[in-house]
Amino acid sequence: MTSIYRIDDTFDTGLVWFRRDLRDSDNAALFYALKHCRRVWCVFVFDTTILQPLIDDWRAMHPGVAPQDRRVEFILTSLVELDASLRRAGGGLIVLHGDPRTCIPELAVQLDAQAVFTNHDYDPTAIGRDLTVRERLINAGRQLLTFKDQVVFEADELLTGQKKPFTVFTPYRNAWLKQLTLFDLEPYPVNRYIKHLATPPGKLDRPMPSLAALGFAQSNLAELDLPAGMSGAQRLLADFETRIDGYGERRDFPAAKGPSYLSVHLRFGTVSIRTLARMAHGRSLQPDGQGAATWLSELIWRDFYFQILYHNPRLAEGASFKVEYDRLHWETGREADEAFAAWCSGRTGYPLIDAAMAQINQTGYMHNRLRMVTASFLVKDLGIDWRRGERYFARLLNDYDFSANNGGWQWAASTGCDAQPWFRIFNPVTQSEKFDPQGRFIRRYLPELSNVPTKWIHAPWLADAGQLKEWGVTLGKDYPSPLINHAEARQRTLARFGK
DNA sequence: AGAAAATTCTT
DNA sequence: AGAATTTTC
Repeated sequence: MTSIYRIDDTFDTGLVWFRRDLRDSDNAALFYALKHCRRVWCVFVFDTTILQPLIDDWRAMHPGVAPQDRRVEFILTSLVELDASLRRAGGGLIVLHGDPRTCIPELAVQLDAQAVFTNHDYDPTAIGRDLTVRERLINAGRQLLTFKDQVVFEADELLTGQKKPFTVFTPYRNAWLKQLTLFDLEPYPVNRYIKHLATPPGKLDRPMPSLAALGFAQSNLAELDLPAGMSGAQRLLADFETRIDGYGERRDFPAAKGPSYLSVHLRFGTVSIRTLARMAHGRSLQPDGQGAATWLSELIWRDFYFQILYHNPRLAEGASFKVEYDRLHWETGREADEAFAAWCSGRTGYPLIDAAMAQINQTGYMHNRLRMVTASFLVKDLGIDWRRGERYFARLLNDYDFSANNGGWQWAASTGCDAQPWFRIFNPVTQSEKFDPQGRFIRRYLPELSNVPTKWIHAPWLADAGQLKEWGVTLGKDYPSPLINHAEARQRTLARFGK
């Protein structure tokens, strides 16, 4: 992943290709393009090779319903704002719909751009795509210049004393903090050369494609109070800054407003990692900086999983980090398929699990504590291959990123680096009592249980059936009976892993 | 004149 | 932080 830190050439015309960096401030590729080119154009491509599988997947699961994807809408809304902002600065965004492997080289030729500037994308399929684009640009006598932008430290920038990649988080975090300087978090001063922006030439200056033109119908994103774009990120950031001191105490309770809710913005680059890490690092050094330090650690986890994937590309092929666990026998067959379907749709009979699945299904977001609890339940209570859960989350999470999602699932499944040991199995009832003690989160997503007293809400099957009826619940009718017995499931898992 | 220290620059 | 440049003695 060679970054071009020093560009000797200057170019007449450059093209900035936006992907997961949908902002015009503190953007490495945009900065370097403006600095080294007399004239700079900007482009975003709605990638049909990404969108079509989303559409096909949706159709397979929801026959007869027009495809929806909150992320496509989030991107579209963010692009409208990016385009407007670029226009105010004398530029604008060319938006294409096609396969970037062909679109980008063609556009570079059409505009006679000598160089295309873009930021590194570490996603396994993106790496292949970028190789192809690079090759085709070179064949057309042009260059692809790529930069570090999404992370603070790239995979080859932080190694152990033995020059090996880190596989354990804590030493990685220590090395990360030791290596960090304020300069690493300085924003790229895009405005310094902003005059080099050029308005898209007439025939390319077309209106933004509609959601329908991309093949999608409106989702419920607009109802979700999830502001998109750079302004949305700033709004969430400003709000989180008032709460960050309490992050350490509040972050594990899904009913509380503890998290930043910025993950989706970090995913699409509507705010830079430097802005967030600079704030967190600065605050972590102040009195009461514990919350900020804890949140900074979460940002470091993100760098950590990016470098794990980079050094272990077989993860992209579905391999377990620890190869010995690829010999595990997961539950398969009709019963397992039904259990998986119950997990997906939140019908396991374990209220915290079902509320968490309702949250992801309804909003595309799931609280991080619950990502661990639901993953553990799928793998260690239902005995189902973690890859099925990984794929389900990939379809739904607004902030979906391969490396973090894979890292999280393998952590929960005990197959990953620095993972939960296999014999540690979350008890879904204990987790519920611990992290949703009042049952507030459960009641928010499972209104059918709203009248069940707190004492019974974590495990309603333990309550007397007559009493349950008074609270409006008949198990198996208003709310499912538990899909499995946790104690028995636990024994099966110990046997599965212990072999 | 020349080494060391201080300052600037990187984005 | 580390490199490059300027200032100091």
